[in-house]
Amino acid sequence: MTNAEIAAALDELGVLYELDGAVKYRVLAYGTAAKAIRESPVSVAELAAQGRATEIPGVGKTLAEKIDALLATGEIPAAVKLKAKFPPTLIEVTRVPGVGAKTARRLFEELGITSMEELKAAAESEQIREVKGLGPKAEQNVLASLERLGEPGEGPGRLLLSMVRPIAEELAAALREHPAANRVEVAGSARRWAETCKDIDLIATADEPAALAEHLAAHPLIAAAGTPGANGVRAQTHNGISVDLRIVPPAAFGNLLQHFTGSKDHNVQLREEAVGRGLSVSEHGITESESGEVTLCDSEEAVYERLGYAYIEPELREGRGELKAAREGKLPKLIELDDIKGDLHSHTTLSDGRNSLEEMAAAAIDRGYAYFAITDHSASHGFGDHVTEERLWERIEEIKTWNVGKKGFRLLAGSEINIGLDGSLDYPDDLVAALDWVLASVHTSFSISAKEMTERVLMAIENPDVDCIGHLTGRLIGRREPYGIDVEAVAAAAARTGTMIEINGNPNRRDLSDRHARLAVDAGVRIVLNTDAHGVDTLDNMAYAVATARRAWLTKADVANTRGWAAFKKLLKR
DNA sequence: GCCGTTTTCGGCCCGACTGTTTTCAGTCG
Repeated sequence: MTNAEIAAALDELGVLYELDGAVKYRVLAYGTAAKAIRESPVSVAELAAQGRATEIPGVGKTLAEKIDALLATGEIPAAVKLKAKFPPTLIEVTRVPGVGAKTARRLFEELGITSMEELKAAAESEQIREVKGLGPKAEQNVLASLERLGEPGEGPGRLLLSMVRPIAEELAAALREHPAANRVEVAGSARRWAETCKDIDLIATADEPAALAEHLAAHPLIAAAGTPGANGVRAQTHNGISVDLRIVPPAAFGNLLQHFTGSKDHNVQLREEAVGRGLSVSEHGITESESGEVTLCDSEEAVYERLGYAYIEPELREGRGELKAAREGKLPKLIELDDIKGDLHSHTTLSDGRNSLEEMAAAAIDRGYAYFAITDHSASHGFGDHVTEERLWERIEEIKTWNVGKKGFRLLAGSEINIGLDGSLDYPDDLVAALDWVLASVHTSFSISAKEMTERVLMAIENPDVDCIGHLTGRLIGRREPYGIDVEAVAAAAARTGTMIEINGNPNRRDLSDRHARLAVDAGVRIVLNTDAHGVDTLDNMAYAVATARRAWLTKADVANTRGWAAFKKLLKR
């Protein structure tokens, strides 16, 4: 059973308890535990089998027992009991925006509504207004919500960061240029370099706030906007991204930026700890509970300092232990884009890339890299763009020739070699050994069992000529789930053999994920940050690899390709 | 139902908005 399935079962049980009128903190406990399980980098089913489920934050004795029952029988007794009391279709009614569990229960008890269809019928026939506390407006809202849920596509879905960030940056730049603007920052998940974003949050101070809000509403990227005012404006881009501009007095800029950068988990933990020290934190300032004295902060640094923390980089603000580390002065010095000395995963027109070897090498030199690996796909890649043995031998010679007379930059002859179903590589050993850099990746047969996939990759890791494993879990964010693989076992073997694992910077992949990367480094694995560029235009994806590494708490030392060529070469296992 | 630099019991973030209310509950971010 996957983490997602376990999490869904606990989420469902939480809703059932809420329908049943449980105290809200109990309901909350199910939600937080489900979130932690969904985001766990290791298999919770395996953890539970070892009796270690309570190691997950938010899972105590009771929830561990329920997870055990779920894994053993496929269901949780408490959920079975409650489903006899409330029809299962009532659960989706609670997910209609604006409805919630309290309202759903009253609609069920007083009108007998058990499903979305019955909810719609009741709203249309003006029955909902008969329930005390609900009125005509509630009926309109229900119908509007149902209509929006029915629309395919866009909806409230989350968008890939690479779709959102450029738009956020362009809008922020346009606002900064306006004469009324004082300070403008992108906040929210885009600022934290999260994998996906729900919307764009912009924070500003301005001499004439209303004029700045109007400027955003009139921007060519904006399709529709609410009424611009002194507090800002809500708008939508042509491709359906919500944009929220908030304008505040300069004295509270730090409080607001901190608040709207989030994450929610980070802020909840921050405020809980503050309460313990007699302080109340909100976007409007920090209030001392006793005296009522309010501190406004014009910078985020001041917010964290007032609360007793070292400054926390946005990428770390996910509620994963950063507050404790900041209080104890144990935050890592995060890796930066400028630390990167080379890129070790790229494609050319020899396989499925868009630019030639010469063009890719020139672009790498432009970036100030000291080395750059060409790693076209291997012999069994298929799609008509595979590289035969003969062609790769020629490529090795081409690169040798290219390197003659070059100072301070080295082009590496590499390959992204397919890992076969049995863990073997699809080139003969002498050819693999002749390469400067061997990246091994899985590109076929994703649906084998986790055990088989793990053994397959472990076999490649044990190969003395494999330097690095590419995009370990094969995920495509929002499109393809990672395939089942025991990342802990892979990391242990990689650490033991000196095999590196990449963080692939393609914004669709970001694989290793931040959580897996942190797990791998804790296990002693050396990480490589790569772009997997298929053209000179995607060499910029190194920013996403670096961002993922930062979200994994990685330092310059944790990443192999922050070293110059001589030092990097010493880290190779061959 | 979870959890511990005030706690193994008694707490558990903060504020805005909405719609329905005569002071607030529910929902959301």
